[in-house]
Amino acid sequence: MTDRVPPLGEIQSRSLSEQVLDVLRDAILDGDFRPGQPLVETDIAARLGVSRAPLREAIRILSAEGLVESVPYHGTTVRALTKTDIEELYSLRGELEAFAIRRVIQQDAQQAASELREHMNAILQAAEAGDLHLVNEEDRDFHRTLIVLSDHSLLLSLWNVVGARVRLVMALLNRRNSDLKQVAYNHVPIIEAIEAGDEARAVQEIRQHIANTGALISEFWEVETENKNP
Amino acid sequence: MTDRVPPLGEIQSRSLSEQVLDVLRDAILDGDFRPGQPLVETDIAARLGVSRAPLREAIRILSAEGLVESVPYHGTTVRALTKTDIEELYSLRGELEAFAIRRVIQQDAQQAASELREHMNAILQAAEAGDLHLVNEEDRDFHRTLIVLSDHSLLLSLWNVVGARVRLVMALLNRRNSDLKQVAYNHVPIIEAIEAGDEARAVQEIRQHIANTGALISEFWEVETENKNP
DNA sequence: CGCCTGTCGATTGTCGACAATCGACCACTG
DNA sequence: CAGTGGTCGATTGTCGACAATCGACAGGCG
Repeated sequence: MTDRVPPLGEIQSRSLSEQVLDVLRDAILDGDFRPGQPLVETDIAARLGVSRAPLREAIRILSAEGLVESVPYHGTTVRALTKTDIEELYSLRGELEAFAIRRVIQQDAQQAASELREHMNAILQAAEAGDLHLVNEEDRDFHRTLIVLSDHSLLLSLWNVVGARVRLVMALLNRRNSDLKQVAYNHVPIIEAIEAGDEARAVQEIRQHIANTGALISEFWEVETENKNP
Repeated sequence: MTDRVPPLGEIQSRSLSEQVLDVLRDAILDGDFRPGQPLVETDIAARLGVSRAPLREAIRILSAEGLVESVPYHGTTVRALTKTDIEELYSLRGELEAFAIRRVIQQDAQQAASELREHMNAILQAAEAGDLHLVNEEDRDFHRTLIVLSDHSLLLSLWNVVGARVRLVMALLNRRNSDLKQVAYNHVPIIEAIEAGDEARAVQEIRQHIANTGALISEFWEVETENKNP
């Protein structure tokens, strides 16, 4: 979005650790590892064709992000989310996004609204194509954009943790039976409130939106986890 | 506080990485490393008497916590906080604590109030002894207790990041010229609002409290950093 | 038969050595 | 003298091997 100086294709000077980190995180967030499943270092390192050193560093970061849990000398497992975790996740998410939306309105509400509207259209487009995976991705983009627009780097870094966990939830739970287009339309009141510069209403709308989503997921969570953890 | 089963002195079964992590974090948070100062792995590993492997893992975690910044092949430095960082830190902190206080009131306001009052007395006691360092520590304890009482594990884990950064600020800035006892008394309205079960007032008080602290620190920040980064 | 104890295999934790990368410095060239 | 190219030292990144620790299982003792 902002103009950057070097238009040259960036070369990958990233360390192996970082590449491993991204691969591992995506694997977890795409559900390639089931919750509770142990991550055996030797095994994964061999499969990735790297040594255990960069792998371990990646695991430490994932642990700090809360995606996996490590017990000394006992191993690392993918974090299994309980219903309480879901409730905590969405309650806190509501607070963070409400905070973000207040800042957004106090700064440049009009431009933010138009940018968010673009993202909403992207969700709608994905919904019309019936692409559930893409809908989820664009949905994440919408909310992440809201955070970015709030221009608060610390908030953004916390969001990276919260957002990753949201994505983990989504990976484990396909909202198969919901009307995809409705997912897109649900964002409209939020955008309108921002456009109107109505802080109170925007906060209320986003809180409502997050609470609804959380309640919906929380409802399905038990039956889902029951089926998978017998 | 809660009764634990094994009264036997716990043996340190913690891995070297974790010990190194704690030592390093304390060193940074106590100001033993100045902001911007490079952390040379070979040097620190030698000084701690450990290999670079556990040290690097510790550094990765500190990096994820935002206390240090790592650039591939170029090194790790202690994060230097700008005035913007301070403002972001305290604005977000206000949100998190406001969220916590609402939950606390909705749960067991009376017990929370009494527990917080104990912490306030601890601050007061430290203030009367003129122990600035202890005042800071007890102050941290007060706010951390508020978070813990909110019974929200995700919030607590985010707080560990935010709280660490607050501590980092405190380490770099001695509030020498402030009335220590006043620091303690500033917490009284918060406790009273909790005791009264008045959610709105409690939220307002905590927001005020954090905003005041943030403004005070933000004010001093420029002159402090000017003196130290010529 | 029940419980304690010692051993075993698997996995993680740690180490020292080697390779890759970067910035600084300096000689060289036009 | 400005700019370029190469070399060097320092630091980080990665690797393979070894040590420490844990849970499970089997054997002995009451």
